[in-house]
Amino acid sequence: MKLTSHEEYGLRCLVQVARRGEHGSATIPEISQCEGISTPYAAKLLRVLRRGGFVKAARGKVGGYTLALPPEQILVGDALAILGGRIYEDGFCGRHAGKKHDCVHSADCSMRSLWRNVQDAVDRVLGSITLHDLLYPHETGLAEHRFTVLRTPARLHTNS
Amino acid sequence: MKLTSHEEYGLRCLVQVARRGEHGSATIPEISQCEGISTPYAAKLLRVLRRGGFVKAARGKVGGYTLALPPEQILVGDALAILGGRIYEDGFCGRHAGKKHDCVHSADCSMRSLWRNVQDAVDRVLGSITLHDLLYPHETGLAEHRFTVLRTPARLHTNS
DNA sequence: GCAAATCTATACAGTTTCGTCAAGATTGAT
DNA sequence: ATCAATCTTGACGAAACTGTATAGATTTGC
Repeated sequence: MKLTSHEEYGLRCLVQVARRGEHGSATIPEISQCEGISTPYAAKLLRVLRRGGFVKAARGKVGGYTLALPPEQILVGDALAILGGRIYEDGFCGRHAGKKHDCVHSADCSMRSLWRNVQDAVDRVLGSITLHDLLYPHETGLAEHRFTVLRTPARLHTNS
Repeated sequence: MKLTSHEEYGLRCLVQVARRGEHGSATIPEISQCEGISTPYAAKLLRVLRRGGFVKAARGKVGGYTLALPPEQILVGDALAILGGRIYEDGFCGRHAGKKHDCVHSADCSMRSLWRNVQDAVDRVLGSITLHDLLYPHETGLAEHRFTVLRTPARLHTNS
């Protein structure tokens, strides 16, 4: 279970837009230079973020990218889902049935429960962190010990 | 953030060894047929599990695979780490520095805190589930709502 | 209108992962 | 000894992912 490059660098590009675009807009050359990646690569990642509704683009001589929402309203988990997908999502079982038509464990699948619980744990973390938290980790406590106490979710996935 | 095929099918093979090898040993043809994957693929995954110390192999006419430990002593998280790596591990920052020699965020990196917190959340789930839990989900509560209450960890990673 | 700066889009090669193949090594039964 | 069943290993092609290249479209300012 590793992070994809899209997730890591895509999120970094989003942070750069938030930082550098606070009073204006951030351009692809600026962002790519700040993160040490090529301009076409930054452009590709920003396109994904734009189509996901996280940034807005302006063309032309004074163009660039700005956030589509205030950083407090952008959940890191939402951006990551666009950039790299989710661990457990609809159709999961159909993609792991081997060569058989139906998943071998379909009737009573402990795997499914496992992955859903993992996904829930990740969601509890990533669903509580906003882009603002990444920008100002010391104010929000991200750098210290934010997740020592997790709220009890209303309902956890079961096997049904 | 998706599961790799090694993680999904590798863990399934481990479950098959536990199930079918309870009173004897499980062979590659048996395992591959049960999971609907090819025998060479099952063999490759079982090799990874063997080198990770989770199963033992016996050659010869009555050979096959058995668990190297009782299922209660095999943590699902340990097997998955061998099969597919971890989200956050040593050297993480060096692999995401773009073209620059040092990571741009090295001094005070909110990304690092983020990924470590995600990894911790996953570890709390996967570090509390054993192979026995996957085999008997109803006895152990995996199928219902095992993770509604998470213990508070002794210490969470900080940025230092 | 024109040029410069910007974003947009598709196509391309390099690398990694996925899954298979084929040949070899070991063991037990006859 | 021989055979059959088993695991072991390295190599291989196909698919997906990474990152780049190239050409095009849009806007601003002169």
